[in-house]
Amino acid sequence: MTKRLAPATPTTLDETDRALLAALAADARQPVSELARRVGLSAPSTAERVRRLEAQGVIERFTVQIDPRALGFTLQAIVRVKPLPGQLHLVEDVIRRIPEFVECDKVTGDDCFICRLYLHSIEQLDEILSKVTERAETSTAIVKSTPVARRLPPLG
Amino acid sequence: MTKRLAPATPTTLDETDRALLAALAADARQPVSELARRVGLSAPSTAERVRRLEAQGVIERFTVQIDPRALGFTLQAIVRVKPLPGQLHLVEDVIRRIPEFVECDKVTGDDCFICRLYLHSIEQLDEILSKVTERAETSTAIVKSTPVARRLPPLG
DNA sequence: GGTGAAATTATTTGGGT
DNA sequence: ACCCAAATAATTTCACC
Repeated sequence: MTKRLAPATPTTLDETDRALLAALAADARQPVSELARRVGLSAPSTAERVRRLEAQGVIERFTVQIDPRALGFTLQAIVRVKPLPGQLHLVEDVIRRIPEFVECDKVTGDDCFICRLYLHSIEQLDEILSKVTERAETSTAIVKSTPVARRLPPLG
Repeated sequence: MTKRLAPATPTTLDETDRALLAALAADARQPVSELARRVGLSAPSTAERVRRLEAQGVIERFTVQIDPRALGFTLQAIVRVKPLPGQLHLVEDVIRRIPEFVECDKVTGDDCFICRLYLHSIEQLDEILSKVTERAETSTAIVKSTPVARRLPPLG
């Protein structure tokens, strides 16, 4: 069941919208009154902007960022996956079904998929990859640090 | 006023906490009363749990997920970066300073960094990478689709 | 887009299981 | 640790300008 229903409307965002998005990205729970103060509008106008951004699909959802370590995931790996001939769709399905793959992109080039894997321990790596290696060649890199954690792109 | 001081306390999360996190990840704006109903607790207890999860650093922050296409980023690339001898720290700084790099991990193996790049157009690729290629070899893959968009790992 | 009152919602408190 | 219920306080929503 894939979501992504809003077709990413080609919208024109003004400076106020961008300021709103930046403020919400930093703290999505701040009161509308404070958001309003930050962007220099009244609270109702601000609330309506936020609703519009949601309806347009600019804001995909309100969510929480969770520390994976708190869930016991002490390791992360980036895995490049190159399916064997004829195994492309199957490999994609396998990856989708393994919840420890928290992210996967299909890309151009020799490696078909680039995925992010959360692990409780290094032993789990083989355990999980074994479900993939029957159908693909993999190349794994262990994350040592994260110089840039998921951040907003420039809004300007 | 920055927050994010909690060092990812090694905490024990019970089933209720996990259910809360899942519900909040899906919709961080639902009223405490509804959260409470979902996890089978009273509203005050639920509110306190959420506060505790925040204080512990399990919840890093409340945020919004923004559709990059709405910001005009119609293209994504995964870039592997292998700094030239002696350029490692400088390359890391350069990447950090280019806001279109929305994510970057330092990993084991031949390629030192694996990064995600948001682009307005394919022309922007060279424009941005030129700031890196003076100091590193790069290998770029364009994202064609995203079989798994950022999701929660298993909470069990 | 602004204003101000009504309706929801969250928070706090006290007492109890 | 949690529940309940009530009081307080805050926020969002809904008229209308």
